[in-house]
Amino acid sequence: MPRSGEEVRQRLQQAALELYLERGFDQTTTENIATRAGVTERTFFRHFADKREVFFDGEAQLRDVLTRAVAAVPAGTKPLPTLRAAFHEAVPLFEQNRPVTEPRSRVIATTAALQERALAKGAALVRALTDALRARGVDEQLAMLCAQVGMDTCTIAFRGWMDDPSEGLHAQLDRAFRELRLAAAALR
Amino acid sequence: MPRSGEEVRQRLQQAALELYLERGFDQTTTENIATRAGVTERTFFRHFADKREVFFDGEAQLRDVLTRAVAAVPAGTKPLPTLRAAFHEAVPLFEQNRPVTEPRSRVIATTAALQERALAKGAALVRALTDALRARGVDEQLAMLCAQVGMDTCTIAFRGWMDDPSEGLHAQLDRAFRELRLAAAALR
DNA sequence: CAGTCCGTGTCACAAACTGACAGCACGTTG
DNA sequence: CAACGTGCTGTCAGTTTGTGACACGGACTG
Repeated sequence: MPRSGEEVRQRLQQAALELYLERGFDQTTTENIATRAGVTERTFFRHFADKREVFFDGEAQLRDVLTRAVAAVPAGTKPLPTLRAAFHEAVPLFEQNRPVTEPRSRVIATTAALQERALAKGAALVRALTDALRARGVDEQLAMLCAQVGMDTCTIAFRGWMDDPSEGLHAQLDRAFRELRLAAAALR
Repeated sequence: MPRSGEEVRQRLQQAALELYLERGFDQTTTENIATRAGVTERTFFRHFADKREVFFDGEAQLRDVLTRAVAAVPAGTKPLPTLRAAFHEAVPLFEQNRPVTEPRSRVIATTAALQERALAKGAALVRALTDALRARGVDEQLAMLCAQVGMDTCTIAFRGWMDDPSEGLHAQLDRAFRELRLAAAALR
């Protein structure tokens, strides 16, 4: 698949990451990125819809892995256990991407515009998980709630793992879902 | 014509809402809004940081009501029941704002840029709720998880109430939190 | 070899912001 | 009363983001 344009695309992503790390997102122009990648500013916008999008390219892959993992869970499993299993399935992907994800997260943490886009990407993932649950026969309202809540729980686990990788992501996931179960049991 | 400032601010909000409804967010320029409000484009940016922010001004009030409501819940109440009570406390505010919120939501639903900002505002609210819970002695990780999950549950209830107000927001809240409890009980 | 995509460069341009400075109404102070 | 500071606005010039239109050149296809 990789036409000659795929190389340019990767160079643009690399250049953007470098520049955002060096001088920050706001101090980097799209022209800076294009120049470092050896292309024109116009070409940058042919590959990425805007200055933020260049930072969120792996999301599609994660979405595919997660939705496939949801579909692979044995039928009859309840929504939240299904999601927990799916997230465990995606752990290798997270671990493998960590060297890229870690500096990326640092940049995002200091840039409001990137935080917004990250939230939007998370919302898209929640929509995909909602659809995956509905395909398993889960009621729409329940699917929305569980997809959102499951995603939050995974995010909490992920953040804990980023701060301190020693426990491992699997353990963080189990801990977060256990906390969720206990917290929700206090309702009623 | 140096108006009091606050009046100009409200005229700008009104003009923005009207124009976004008439021709859509993307087809409306900041100059359009300023002109309809009887001021200069520069003045628009003195009151609002960007074109989206003019749409999200009530968020601060909701945040104050919710954090105060959390603080007012009897000590010893667990995090999620605390939040559920706080959301019930805010129902009158939601009901009172509904005539404004409803057309606003329609615009947001059709505009990606506004959805992003809405997510960011929701995240800010979650941070405020997290702090409010921590002030009650809740562990940080647990506070983050509950604030996020509680917010999601409230959002689901809110959406259901927007689609069909006949049941009332109180009932939608109770139903959503009941679903959350049942879904989480299936874990382990 | 001719045709046709596809990615890119170039140019022109609208729209979203920002910084600097000046003016005008207002209340305060001497 | 007059001088003065303060807060809001207008004006102007400028940067940056993002888009549309068109032409060039290489790669693939028939």
